[in-house]
Amino acid sequence: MLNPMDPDVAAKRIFAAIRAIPKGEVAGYGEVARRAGLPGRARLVARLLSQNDDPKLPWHRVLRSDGRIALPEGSKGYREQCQRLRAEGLRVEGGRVIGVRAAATLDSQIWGPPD
DNA sequence: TTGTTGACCCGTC
DNA sequence: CGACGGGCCAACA
Repeated sequence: MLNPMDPDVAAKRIFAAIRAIPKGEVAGYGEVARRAGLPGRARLVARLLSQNDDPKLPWHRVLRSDGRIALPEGSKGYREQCQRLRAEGLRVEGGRVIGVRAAATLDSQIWGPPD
């Protein structure tokens, strides 16, 4: 009964989850969905971002679960995302963010990254 | 109504 | 690393 949530509410929670990502950190689409109370709805997050128009939304902190930038390499959005991430002190190499890994699983959020 | 298409994810091999 | 299959789901043709 948690899952089939009203689209508006879902969108609201997803945007809130994205806004909650601290500056200089990143999160995966699936992770954002989980934090929004919508496990398994990564694609919904992606779709909302593609439609997003809010300039205050830190959309650039949202990456794929493997730490890569989701946008097609070379696209305008791709370049802007790289730029914004670097502006926050992150290292981006080959379309991938180095040094900060997006917690892909709940385990890694609880137990921390494997040493 | 069925078929495709995405800024996706994950387990398995 | 990569490929494959399955899940997820709103929008559109």
